Amino acid sequence: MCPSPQGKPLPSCPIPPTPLRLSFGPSGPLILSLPMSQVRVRFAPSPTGFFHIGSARTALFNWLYARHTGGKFILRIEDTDKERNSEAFLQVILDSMHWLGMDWDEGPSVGGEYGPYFQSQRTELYQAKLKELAAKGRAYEKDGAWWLRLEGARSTVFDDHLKKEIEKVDAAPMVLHDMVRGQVARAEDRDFVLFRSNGEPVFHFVNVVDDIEMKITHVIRGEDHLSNTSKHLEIFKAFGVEPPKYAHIPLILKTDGPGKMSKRDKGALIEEYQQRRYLPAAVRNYLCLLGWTPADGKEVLPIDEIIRQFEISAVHQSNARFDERKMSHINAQTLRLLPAADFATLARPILIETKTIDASVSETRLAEVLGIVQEKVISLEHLPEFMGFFFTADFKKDEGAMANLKKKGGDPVARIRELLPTLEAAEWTEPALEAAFAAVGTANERKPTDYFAPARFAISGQGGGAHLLGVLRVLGRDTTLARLKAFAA
RNA sequence: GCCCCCUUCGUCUAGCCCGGUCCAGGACACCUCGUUUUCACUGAGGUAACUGGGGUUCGAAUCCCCAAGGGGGCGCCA
Repeated sequence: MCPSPQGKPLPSCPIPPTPLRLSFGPSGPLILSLPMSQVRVRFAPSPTGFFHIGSARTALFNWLYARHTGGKFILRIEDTDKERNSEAFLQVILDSMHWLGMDWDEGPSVGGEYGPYFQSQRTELYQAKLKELAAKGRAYEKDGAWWLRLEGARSTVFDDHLKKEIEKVDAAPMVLHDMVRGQVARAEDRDFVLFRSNGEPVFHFVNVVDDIEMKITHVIRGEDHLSNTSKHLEIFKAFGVEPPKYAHIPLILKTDGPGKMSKRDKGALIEEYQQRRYLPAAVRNYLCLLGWTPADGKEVLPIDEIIRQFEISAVHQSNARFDERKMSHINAQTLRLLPAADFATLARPILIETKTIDASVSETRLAEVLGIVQEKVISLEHLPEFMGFFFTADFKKDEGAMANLKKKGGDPVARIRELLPTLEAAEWTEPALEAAFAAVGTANERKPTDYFAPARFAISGQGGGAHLLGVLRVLGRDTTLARLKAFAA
């Protein structure tokens, strides 16, 4: 069955069925896919800048589609513009893709039977393909460059936008059956350049040639390419080759202000989230939600589940604004769902790097602290300040919290003095400590909670944090009492 | 200027294809109250949207037309 898109024309079923997966017991799974339906998608970045969040999302949708259908995900580097490319820029892309957990089946460092996967190494192919078009009369030389010859009646007109005389061609519209937009028709009206006069091929040409040569079946790319697609379809037509299926996905817009996210916008670069200790799974999860909604309506979900549910037909048609607060929320949720051992593995190096702990802190001790902290902390970035007081007496004191204490509870020092004797006599378990607070409250005709905030501030310098009784238990009797005494002194 | 795409709470969206179940549901943010205590956890509640105008229809967020707004493209950049 065709997955049914909402409110979109569906000219023909553009989505190949998911390959049949049949298990045959211990001899191993056997995947039967229909011969014609092996999906081949590609992400084709140009290493001319940084790894932009929009590029990451495009890569992700391609990757998800490949994984969902059991197809191949190909990474192809479009480095035809020598002026603007560099090794370092390429590395940024590869690193960010690895960080986000996207692996490729063919491409740099893994190879593949349709390589090389760098366009700068495929120039002979492009020359040969150009000759092919020239031989067919569909490409011609002018001003030292090679142009695609459109088919249709020609006329010379003055173009207001370009402010010059141009030759227009009355070519038939190219009709695209886009998987997310339905039928889109657009006519090219001018011949366009295939090869520059400096001998280098242009994007439109190499993109199509490589998609043909690499047997790409589906092109999933940003909507900013939608208008270019008529050029690409003209080139496919000139070669006499059936074009792949296209899916033009919506763009990611700036959080506020006009236009799409650009390299210079805050939060536009994947490496920023890496530096800020975001969980890659959370960033990836959020990116999936920009332009697509899982059928079950859940927002925080594991990648296996996203792969299972991902459908191109469910991709949105309208652009979405980037909202870091929502991503931050997903990050916090994801952090909370992490198994304790994984949380510790992530936390330890950060805590060592920030000198919150040193290497001598045992796994057991760290696990104890992290155990009460994980459910409350909202990001790994904030972890050091959140739990630093467990490992040093020289912790930072939050002045705002102190001011708030005085405003709400009166005299915090007096409260600690009232609390101290009972606490010293108490057994150091959570129920016993809770009982101690209750007893002090009753004795002084106060609510037990009047003592919580002063106690927390005295031992941590903070106004909030992990569950207080847990903090007392983990911090230990001696340290806790010493800090309370110091505070009351 | 020409061409293409889009239009539901401040934001991300569900619903739209197959009109009534929607005085439009969820999430983020915000506000209120609660909670073993400021902010970040958690619980309960709240504010908040079908861009506008015409049709079609007993009935339209849902179908049609127009307009407006937003986005993108129009390079010997990718």
